[in-house]
Amino acid sequence: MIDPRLLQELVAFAKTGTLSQTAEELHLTQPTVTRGMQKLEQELGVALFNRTGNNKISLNTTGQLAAKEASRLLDMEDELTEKVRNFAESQTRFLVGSDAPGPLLLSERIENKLPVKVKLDQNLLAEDELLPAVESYRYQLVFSSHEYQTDLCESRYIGYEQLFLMCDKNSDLAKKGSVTFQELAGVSFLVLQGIGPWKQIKESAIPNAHFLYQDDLSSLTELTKYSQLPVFRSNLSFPSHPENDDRVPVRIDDPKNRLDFYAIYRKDQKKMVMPLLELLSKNWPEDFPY
Amino acid sequence: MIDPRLLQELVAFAKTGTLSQTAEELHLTQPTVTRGMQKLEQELGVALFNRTGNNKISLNTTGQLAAKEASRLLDMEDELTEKVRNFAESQTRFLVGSDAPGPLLLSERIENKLPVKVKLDQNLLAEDELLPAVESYRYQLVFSSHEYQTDLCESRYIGYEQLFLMCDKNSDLAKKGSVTFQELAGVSFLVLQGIGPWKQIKESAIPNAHFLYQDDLSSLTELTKYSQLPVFRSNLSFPSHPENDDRVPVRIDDPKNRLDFYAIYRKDQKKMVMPLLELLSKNWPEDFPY
DNA sequence: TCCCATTACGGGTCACGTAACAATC
DNA sequence: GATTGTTACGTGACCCGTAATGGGA
Repeated sequence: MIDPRLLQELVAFAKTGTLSQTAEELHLTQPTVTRGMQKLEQELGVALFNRTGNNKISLNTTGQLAAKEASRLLDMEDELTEKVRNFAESQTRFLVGSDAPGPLLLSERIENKLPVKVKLDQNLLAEDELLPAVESYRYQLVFSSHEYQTDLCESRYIGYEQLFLMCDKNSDLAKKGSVTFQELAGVSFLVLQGIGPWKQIKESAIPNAHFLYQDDLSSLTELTKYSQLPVFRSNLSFPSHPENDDRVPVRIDDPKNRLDFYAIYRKDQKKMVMPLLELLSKNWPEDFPY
Repeated sequence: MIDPRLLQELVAFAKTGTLSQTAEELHLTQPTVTRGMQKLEQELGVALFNRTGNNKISLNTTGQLAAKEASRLLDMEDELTEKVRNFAESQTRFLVGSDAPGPLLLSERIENKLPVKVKLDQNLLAEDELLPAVESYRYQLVFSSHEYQTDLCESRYIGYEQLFLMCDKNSDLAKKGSVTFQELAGVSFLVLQGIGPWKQIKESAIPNAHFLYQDDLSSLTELTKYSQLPVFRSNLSFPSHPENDDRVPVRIDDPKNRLDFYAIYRKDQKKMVMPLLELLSKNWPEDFPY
């Protein structure tokens, strides 16, 4: 039963290198830290410091190990409190995240059919945030373009997204009816920011393309009206009321034009998320909605 | 920064189910536990208990999660202290374990060639104790008949052990010069206890055999003198001074007659163990020392 | 002279145990 | 009446900060 404050002091010392700076960082006085480290050594029954000379101390190898382990333990403790708090909250809310906007758009459209209120976090999650976000109960569910299987979490395939283009009806593209990414080489597009993995796919698959990124949907739709540049849509992202502009949909037939999505959730929250997943599967739009 | 005592109380409550039993288990008074759990709830900002009625409380789902996580955290803390203590000790001693006696016997024979003093633990370790024993710095090195690769530890192949038999020179076995396990069906043997994986190998490979297990080496050698029963030896286990009895070695030619050994050690203690490993490799006896 | 680590000392906090209370079986 | 959980109250331990000491650059 070690007082975690002592461990904090140790970790801070490992970072700063002197007791006084440690004290300052933790808003304590030097004597407190001195006593703290003495007590820690006493409780562990082990020397952690080289007390060379008379007013200089440093960690010995045992101390370095202890500091590293202490740091891990403190992290674990933070995780514990966060987990518990998130779990308690999860009794009343249902937070959904994603690494791409598509699945969120579909969820938005069907959430009113669910008995529980879900909250969709429109801020996309990065690849490496997905698992921690779910494991810590911060999110009850995240959508990902990758599959994960861990002790705590499982993935379930929910469907795929495919792009198509909305092009001016008089453009060359419109007349083709269907294109590959290669055939789009050099073209300029209007594109939304925050499209997750699609950004990388478009940029690498279409040679020499120019992407005019727009921050929000409203400025994109605005620009769409007054420009002839083609704009991307997908089976998950098309206006519910058809736009009355002079544009026609053009298929993109390309093996790279596909993102498979998985729902990731904690196994112990499976019951909570299944209704939403089934609703998603049931309402998943087909490739090309026109 | 949660007081670990509160976590202990929570864990104990999860086990006992009542606050009073919790208090008893931890040698505290009930009011202390009551206040402790109230404080824990307050610090986490979360309800952990169903305070139904008036004198009965139980964990709610959040509390159950918290208790589980707290238990894990406390285990981690125990591990930390043990690791640090073991590590500190490992500065002065070099403890070696094994899941089979063979490598220990060889180590015994060569340990005087090492500059450092090694301590060989003759109590064999079970399969599932090996990794924890090394990861916690309790042992600096263990020998295992299985390979392991983890974040912290690595395995290094050091050699193999092979059995042969010492048989009465007038016996049928002695005349054959070489046998398979199958051919030993129904035979009775004198066998030492504490031979690790070999026990399982012998018992499953030799049909209808009878094994007369002896606890210690002295009673085995004693019995060996006065009986004609065959006894097992190996390239790692044969007397340094030849026994002057009426026995001759008999090979066992059988694919199952082989145990590969690996040395397992923490990567951060590699420097410490390498001299011993190299010495072992250099002095590893060949299959059949006669 | 400044910085660092350690020891001495006094005070305030806080967590504990005892005691008392309420409720349920 | 026995057991269980909670509240009230006083005390003592302990930990902190201030102050003082000693050794180095």
